[in-house]
Amino acid sequence: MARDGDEKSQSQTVKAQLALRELILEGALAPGERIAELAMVDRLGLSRTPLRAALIRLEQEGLLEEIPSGGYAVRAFSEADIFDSIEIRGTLEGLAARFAAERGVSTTRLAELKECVAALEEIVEAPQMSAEDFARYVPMNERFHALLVELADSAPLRREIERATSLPFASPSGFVEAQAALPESRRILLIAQEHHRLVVDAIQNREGARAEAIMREHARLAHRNLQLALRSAASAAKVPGAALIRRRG
Amino acid sequence: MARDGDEKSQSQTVKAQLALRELILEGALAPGERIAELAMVDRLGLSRTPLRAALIRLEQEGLLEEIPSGGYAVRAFSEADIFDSIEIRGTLEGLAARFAAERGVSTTRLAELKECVAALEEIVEAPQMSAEDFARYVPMNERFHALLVELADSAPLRREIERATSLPFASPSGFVEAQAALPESRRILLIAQEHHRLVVDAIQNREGARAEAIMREHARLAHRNLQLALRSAASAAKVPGAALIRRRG
DNA sequence: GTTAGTGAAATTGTATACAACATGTATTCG
DNA sequence: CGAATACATGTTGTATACAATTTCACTAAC
Repeated sequence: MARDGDEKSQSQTVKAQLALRELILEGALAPGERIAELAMVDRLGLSRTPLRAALIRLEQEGLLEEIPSGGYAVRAFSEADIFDSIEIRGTLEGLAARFAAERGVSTTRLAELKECVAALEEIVEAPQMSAEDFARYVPMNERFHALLVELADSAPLRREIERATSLPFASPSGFVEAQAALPESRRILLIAQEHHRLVVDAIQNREGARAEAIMREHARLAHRNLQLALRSAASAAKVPGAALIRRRG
Repeated sequence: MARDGDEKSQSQTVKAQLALRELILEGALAPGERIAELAMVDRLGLSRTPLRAALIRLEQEGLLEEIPSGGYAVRAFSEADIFDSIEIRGTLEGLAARFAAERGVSTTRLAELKECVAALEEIVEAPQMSAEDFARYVPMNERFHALLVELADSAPLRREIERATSLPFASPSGFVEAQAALPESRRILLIAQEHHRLVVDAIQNREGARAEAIMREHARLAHRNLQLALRSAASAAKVPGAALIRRRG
């Protein structure tokens, strides 16, 4: 997902991890079902050792669960799980915004964030957003969130947020794709952009509590998207990892 | 740490993980230095495969870092890292308390929590606390925090908090041992106990914001303990994982 | 004296063989 | 006909062998 670059010459373990994650998110593996190592080895064309390393990492990441009798299975997520994961992300991003505001940020890094907001503004202000506009929006939105985490200047917090956003539907852009299919999409994006602007303002003015509250509310837009997307089969299909969501859990 | 039980007949991987963690926390391995697998294999009496599985898990846990050229090294933590880790824990426990308050808890589970608070009260109200009192306090305090997380009734949040508290100095009882050596210890414990009582009250009255604020402030007691403990060599030695802390980072 | 280069040793990444365990099926006994 | 047991099969956990890479020391040249 958007993390390419070194396409070749990476270790077998990383290859296995990326390939497995993709298989899981696209729903090629049924939740709850054991992942047979030998079958997967044949499928991915590597040996058991790097595959097992990938399984361990994906379990820690939260995508897999250990089977008591041994081995791993794809984890299933209830709507409540996803709701809470979004709330956790918002809470941690709120903490990052508060840290940035309270501790102060250099003008150069704040300028970077402002540039990012300006770029988002330029995309969002179009009266009608095309599919390409959304394609430009997603990476820029991710950049905004990544910059915010950098501004907090906290290695432990960066780690936690990385982990919390590794679940695709908990990530800042998790529902943007699905959102594009919704009639409310434009309105939601405009509100999100307002949040982007306000949190920069709050950080600049060193208003920690305000910055925190804004980022929390910002994440809650994803709650709304979650509900809207899951109630329409067409947009639910566009949610990455939709196959892992079990209704009524 | 406090998680014994199946002493024998556990898998080699778990054995390796526990043994390695202990070695790291007691400072037997210098931070930044590569952990040679073959040497460790000899030391622990198992083969490389389960050892490597343990290394991967401990890296995900945050105790180790990957060396770019391969292998793992013990991670070093600055005082700022620990401060932030405590703040993260407080933020997540605050979220748990808010969830519990907002969503409501069954009277039986609330009663459990109240029992726990009563047991802590009984320990703390002694005019002079002995070493045995501290020994009774620590597990009961951990039980309080564990119950609180259960009351939130959120698997994702439980996972995040488990992870955030896996670093020993970020855990709720991380500094209690060191605290015992401090003259301020009793006063701090009384304040902590006030927090315990208040958060139960807030949860019972479904005051989410209040419950959250109290748990945040509760964790900040650890900030004070951190500063006090690190400034006195005697108590710093009692902080688990003290060897991983690098002054001036 | 310092630096670049070369070689050997050590170390990790990967593959595979083996053993222990779990699982599922077929058969036999009640 | 049903249930329990034994056996065969498949799967994971572990050990180890091998290959590729890194690291370190030693030497030589500037």
